[in-house]
Amino acid sequence: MSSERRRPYPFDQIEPKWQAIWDERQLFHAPNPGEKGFDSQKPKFFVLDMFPYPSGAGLHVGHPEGYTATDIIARYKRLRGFNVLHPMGWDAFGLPAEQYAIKTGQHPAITTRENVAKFKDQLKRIGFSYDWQREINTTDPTYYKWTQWIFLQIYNSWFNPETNRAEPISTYRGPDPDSVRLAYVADVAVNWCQELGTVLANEEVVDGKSEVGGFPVVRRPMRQWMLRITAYAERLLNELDHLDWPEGIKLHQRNWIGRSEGAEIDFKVASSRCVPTIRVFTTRPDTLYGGTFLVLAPEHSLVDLIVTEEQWPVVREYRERAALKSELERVDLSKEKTGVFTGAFAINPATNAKIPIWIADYVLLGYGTGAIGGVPAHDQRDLEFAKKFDLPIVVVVQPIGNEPAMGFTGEGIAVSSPIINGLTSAEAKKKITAWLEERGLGKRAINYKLRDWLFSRQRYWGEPFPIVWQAGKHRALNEQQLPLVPPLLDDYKPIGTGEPPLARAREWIRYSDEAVRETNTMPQWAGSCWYYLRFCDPHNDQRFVGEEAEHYWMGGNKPGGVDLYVGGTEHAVLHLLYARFWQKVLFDLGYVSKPEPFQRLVNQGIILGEDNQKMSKSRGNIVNPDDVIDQHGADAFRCYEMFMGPLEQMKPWSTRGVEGVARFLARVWRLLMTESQAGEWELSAKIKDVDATRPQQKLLHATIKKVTDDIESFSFNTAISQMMIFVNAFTSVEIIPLSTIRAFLILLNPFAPHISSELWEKLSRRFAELAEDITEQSWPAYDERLLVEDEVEIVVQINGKLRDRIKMPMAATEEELKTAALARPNIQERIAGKTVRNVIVVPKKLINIVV
RNA sequence: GCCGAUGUGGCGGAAUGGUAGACGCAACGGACUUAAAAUCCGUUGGGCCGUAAAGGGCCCGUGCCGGUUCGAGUCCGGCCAUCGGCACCA
Repeated sequence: MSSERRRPYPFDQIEPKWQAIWDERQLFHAPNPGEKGFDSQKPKFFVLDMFPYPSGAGLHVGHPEGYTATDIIARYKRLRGFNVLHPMGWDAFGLPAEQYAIKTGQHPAITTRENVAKFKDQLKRIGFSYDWQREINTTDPTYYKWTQWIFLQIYNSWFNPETNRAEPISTYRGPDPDSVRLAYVADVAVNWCQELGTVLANEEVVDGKSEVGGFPVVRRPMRQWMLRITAYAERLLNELDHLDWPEGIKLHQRNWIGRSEGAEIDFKVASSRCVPTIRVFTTRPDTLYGGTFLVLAPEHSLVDLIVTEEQWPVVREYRERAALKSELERVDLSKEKTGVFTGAFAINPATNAKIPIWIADYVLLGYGTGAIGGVPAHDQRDLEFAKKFDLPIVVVVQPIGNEPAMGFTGEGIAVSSPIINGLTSAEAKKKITAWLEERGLGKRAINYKLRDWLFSRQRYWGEPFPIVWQAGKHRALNEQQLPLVPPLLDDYKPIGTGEPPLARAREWIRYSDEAVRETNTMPQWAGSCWYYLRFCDPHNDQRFVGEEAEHYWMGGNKPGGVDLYVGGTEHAVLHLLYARFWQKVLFDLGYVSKPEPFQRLVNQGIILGEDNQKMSKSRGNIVNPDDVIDQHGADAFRCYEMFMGPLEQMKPWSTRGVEGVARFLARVWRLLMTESQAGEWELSAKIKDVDATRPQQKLLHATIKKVTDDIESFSFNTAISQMMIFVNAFTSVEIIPLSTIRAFLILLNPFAPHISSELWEKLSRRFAELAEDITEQSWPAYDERLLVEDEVEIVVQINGKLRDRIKMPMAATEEELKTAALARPNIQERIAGKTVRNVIVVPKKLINIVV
């Protein structure tokens, strides 16, 4: 038996052939303005994939789903006469390469290089039309030089609340510029993971365990670099409105930013001279009369000053316990509320009542003012707390329905609140806030859930900070000292004390006799925050992106520069929020022309295994693209990925499904090719340079319309269906008109570029006037007039139920349709003896007789 | 708990408020073949009726219950289920 399985068409030969041709001719290279071959007459289209982390495992079938969609768009837009920027690169800093280095001592750069080569190879096999001249790698010093440079711009600026934008730090007039920089150092309670020897961002902690490895994570105060993303909260929120993103993702970002409007209210501390007031934030100032206690976060700085002598021991003990708790334990909802009394009292500014001040860990230091006014009657948490510790509960909001007022958290009517009695919650909020403002007791305030971005990592394989320390103060390197390259190490392990691995490089650290280098590195997000900009001008060594290139590729009249960005929902908040933040800083400082990076965002759904389960090694249901391509070819792989269903939807892989799509491509092949006695494929004699028949024209134009519309709306599955219908119809035809099949091949090209290129070439050998490559053609147009039918089938319904069909001329009037329908014997019979009450006529569609 | 998405044949999925199930898979039947594979042609939501045979006819059907409408998979209200995300944010 031959080990060579007979192939339905020779994809194994034509696919490598065309990939080599594309490479050689650099067909998909997009020249920049000013470069040779640049055509300024064409509009631009920037279509971007979320670039991958090149892991050792190689590509899985999920990656190429989005990549195929963007490749179809890219090829389609080129055929429609756009200058298309369609690049690919590597987000190559990251933990796996570093952990491999720790295990084997092999430098992560080597691992990275190998993995990148493997990924690139796999991508090339699928036939993507990337402009490989623009390939970038975040771990390349010529790339991260500019990541470090952007960090310096952030470090050297501050957010001016008056202008509502970032400005150079030199415009800051205050005493301590370090306190307002967009990049700053703070002692913060961080998520420390002993096992990984590093701190983690909140987003990297899942259920109190590290996202990578699942190791325990505890809170611990450490000196860290932070980026002041909170300064941009309002703009990050508002400027979402004009982006063409899925509503779900926008909502996700809005929730993450978490704007809430309310008031800050100052409570006088009774009998304390050193602490005049405690400020709390509330979204419900209208419930102030119901405030029967205050709660501070255990770490709140005023706690030390207000605790009474006799309460000190319990307070100290409670705080110690709270500090030891992991985030998981602290946030565990099922547990009961805890807290201790400080011994101190405050005065409720509305009631003038003396109310006790407690500390409890359900109040978070990082949100609002780290202190709350307890209104147990109208807040679930406060109610639990009050019940547990027997604190008074006062109802001050009356629900409008007949719900119980106790524990009612909705909006109602204010009661037992002299100043605002009888007002709705909304009115009451306004009035009480104004009342507080008049007396200097509080003011309107807005709070965000969004926290500043913890930007340092105790790792080796990341961008080193271009910062040195001298006499306890940090300062920036100057631009000429970039890139700052990390030193070679013998041992990549974290030191375990929280000191990063770079601390092992004694020589490297020593910057001068007095100054030492920062040893933290940047998180993996850093490189992906601006890579889309670098793609515009990847080889520029004077600037992170050339002005002209940035203006051209990021241009257009929308706020976002990238015309289409495709990737998974896992980046709904983090990457997409961070990139927007950097873009805005660069925009404010005048380095880029757009306030937003990505105008249109599309999320591809995940591909499940054949068993309808998430693909994973342990389930053994992973599908490797290489195997699929070996068996059925890259074109079949691409088309199947798109044929499975709507792009955004989650859907399971099916081996049978791939076979079906492969059969379709084989039918396309045999439509044009016949196999000779000798087993050679040659162009079919059925193809003739003749005019298409009327029905053939109709089908072709219907197909052009459907495929065009479906590509525009990302409905690739139905575009393929239509092409199948076309091919099915033409398989039984004796003579295939040349012009018809040419147009079809162009439609197919974005989906199945190899087979369509090959067949196009075969046609051009026979018919000399088709000398050019298929990629140089233009997208076919359709003629609406050809789609119009002369006769249509009209559905006849009685009371909305299908009862008959009649053929009628297109031009039939409503009257004619009505008469024809009522004349049908079938219909006559059914309406006999009944009164026709109404006849609804939808021209060209149906007639509904109501009896 | 809150937020979001999704529920259509044996399966993946199609359907501007107007013929539910396009296209593909699977299954079945046929052609070709010594045979198989491949290929080509046909049938295929469920139930029932009818006829010598064929064409045919009727009822039900898009998670469930209501509503709007001449007409609802599609719009509205209320449930249920599955999958994601967030989770003491005052």
